[in-house]
Amino acid sequence: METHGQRVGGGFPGYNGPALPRAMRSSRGRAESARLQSTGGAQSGVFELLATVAGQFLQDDGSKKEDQNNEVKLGCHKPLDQQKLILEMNSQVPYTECAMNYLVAQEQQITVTPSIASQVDTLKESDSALSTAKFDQNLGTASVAVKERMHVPEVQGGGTEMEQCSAGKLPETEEITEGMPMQTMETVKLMPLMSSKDSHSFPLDIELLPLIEQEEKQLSLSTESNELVEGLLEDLECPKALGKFEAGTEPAHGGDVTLETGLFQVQCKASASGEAVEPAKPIDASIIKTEEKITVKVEEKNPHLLTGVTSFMVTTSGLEGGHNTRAMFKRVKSNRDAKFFNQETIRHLRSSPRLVQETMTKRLKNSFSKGLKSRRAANKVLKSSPVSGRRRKRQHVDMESADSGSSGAKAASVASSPTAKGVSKRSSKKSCEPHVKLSIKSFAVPELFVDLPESASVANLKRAVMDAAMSLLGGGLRVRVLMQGKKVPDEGATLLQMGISRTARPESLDFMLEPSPLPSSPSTIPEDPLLVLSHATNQPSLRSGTLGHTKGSPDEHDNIDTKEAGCTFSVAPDTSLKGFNRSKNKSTVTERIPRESLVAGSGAIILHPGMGTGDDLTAMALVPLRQKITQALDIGKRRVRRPFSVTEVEALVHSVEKLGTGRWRDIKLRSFDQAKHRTYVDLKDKWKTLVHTAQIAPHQRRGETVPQELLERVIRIHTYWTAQAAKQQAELDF
DNA sequence: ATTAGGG
DNA sequence: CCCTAAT
Repeated sequence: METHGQRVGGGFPGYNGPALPRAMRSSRGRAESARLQSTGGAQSGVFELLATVAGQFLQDDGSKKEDQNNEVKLGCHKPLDQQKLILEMNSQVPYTECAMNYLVAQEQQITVTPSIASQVDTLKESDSALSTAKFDQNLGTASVAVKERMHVPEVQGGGTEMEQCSAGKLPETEEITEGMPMQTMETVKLMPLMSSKDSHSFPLDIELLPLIEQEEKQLSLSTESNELVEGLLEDLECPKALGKFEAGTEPAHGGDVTLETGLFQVQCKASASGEAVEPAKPIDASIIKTEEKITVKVEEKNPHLLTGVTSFMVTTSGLEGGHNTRAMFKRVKSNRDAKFFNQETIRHLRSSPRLVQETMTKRLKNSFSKGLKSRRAANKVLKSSPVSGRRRKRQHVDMESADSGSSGAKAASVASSPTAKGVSKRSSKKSCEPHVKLSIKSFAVPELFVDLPESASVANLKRAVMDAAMSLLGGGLRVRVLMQGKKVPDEGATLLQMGISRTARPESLDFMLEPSPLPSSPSTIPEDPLLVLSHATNQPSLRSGTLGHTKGSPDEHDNIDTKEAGCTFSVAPDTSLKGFNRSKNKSTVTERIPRESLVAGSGAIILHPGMGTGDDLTAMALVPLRQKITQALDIGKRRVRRPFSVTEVEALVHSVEKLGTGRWRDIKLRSFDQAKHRTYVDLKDKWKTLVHTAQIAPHQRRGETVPQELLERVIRIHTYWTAQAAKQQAELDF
């Protein structure tokens, strides 16, 4: 392994051999790092800048590059109309990242006009290609589309420019990059770029639905009450379907509701005109006319796919002497058989319609004040119906019911943290201490702003919301606990003291996700009681959530302090928890997950999918995480797939050509230093697949087709370095 | 933290 | 892409 520096010329056409000797493991990072350093540390950011520049070239009317302090604008031009959108991003997520999604999806020309635009006009046209390349580097898959539309000459020299740039050889850009505040903002906002007089903003109901595996899930709803269905549909935001029911004078009978799931499926309805802007999906809900009993039956067409979807809002009008009550029902967990909202629940609701209504109203109002609401945010906890034995792992117990007797019995912790197993044993034996069990089906989404011209399509809107949401998530979140809609005064109070265990009604308790404060102010924020629950614990688990009921006599409620109280949060489990149980080695996961976005400091907690005892246990436990939220979010979750763009492949090929295989880390630094989502392992893997791709028949290739020319190059390079490695091996053997 | 491979 | 073993 100490063999290096051999000349590798003539390996392939036009290649003169690597300029750098194979770095020894010991010297890793020196040579290149040094070079990078020499550029004055401004290196990081070059890409961003270039992205910017690239944008300049794209701009139709490069006339508008007014500075907007700390504001990054992304303009999106569509051939036909003036579909311009400005994406103001203030998040820790590199704006390019955010922009990427948007752009990629839009598949259209992009324009990036950063605040420092005025400083960027130094690049000349000749740099356009380079810029493009850079841009691509940052935007990943967006590149292709961009490039194509731009008609920009291909990057020549196989990415040499990129390397140079990476090495900090673009003086013009260095200074500019400095101090660019692009990686630390907080809000996402979409607003019309062009002064659109006509683009009035109107309230929109936007709902973010947690999606499962990109697949399309379906829910079949049936109810005995037309009103219920009506409400359901309404809440499911299926305008068309709703209208359908409204129109009918006589009891409607049947209809379909298709819920799309995926990462986030945004469904919306313009409330201004009351007209649906998005065609409703076909509905497959049938209204079963029975008695006046309000029973909602929820069946799943694809049980195994729908484990996660769980709550609906049901409007029950006409009940209780004219009361128009709105209540939320939580779907009983099992997904096998048809679910019924037990009569008990219904009765309960009926008995306290006012309460429900009140709560709902408050929530809605609150949401509206923020400009956008997430209906699913508000949730109710229902008493778990006597579900048949087995998998009641995740039963949700109504808090009220808790004090009405059967507390101890059901006390069986629902914990699900990695170590829950061991602990559960302990707890099961003794602790009879009343536990507070909550079911958080969803969190209220922090404020998001989405403004766009009327000309924008619904797809655009969805995209925008998506971006806003993602950006927000990337910026880090923290949990806020609200009681009666108000922030809990003393976060150190115990659940008992707060009355969360008995007195409080489920609906009086709210959880909300809010943007994380600046990473710099860790201790500034008082910790939420819940956060405290599992603080000072980096050790995976043992303390988080439900565990830790070490002691405890039924009446020893005093012990329910922030430290010991076992609190389980059953978060709507994602159907596909495929990856969840994998991360046994958290450190590994951590290591491998590049900090695409740093997150706020202490206090930040996240919901962590716990590992159950192997059953359908999918509850999540609160776990402290003072590092990266993304990391947290990623735990156990597979990273989003991000296909390599041709440009990226080019860059990779070029680097491998020069450095050979086996030096992925250097390759990463060389050509993907700014692509935070590409780890050296990714590059290595990509090369592997590239080689494979190049060896199979063209018709067997999938995805974005890599130019044959490139693939041939891959083969040559691969062959070359393989031989080279063999030689070395031979030398050693000798 | 990296590298190399299998899955 | 993920997961691991071995460096």
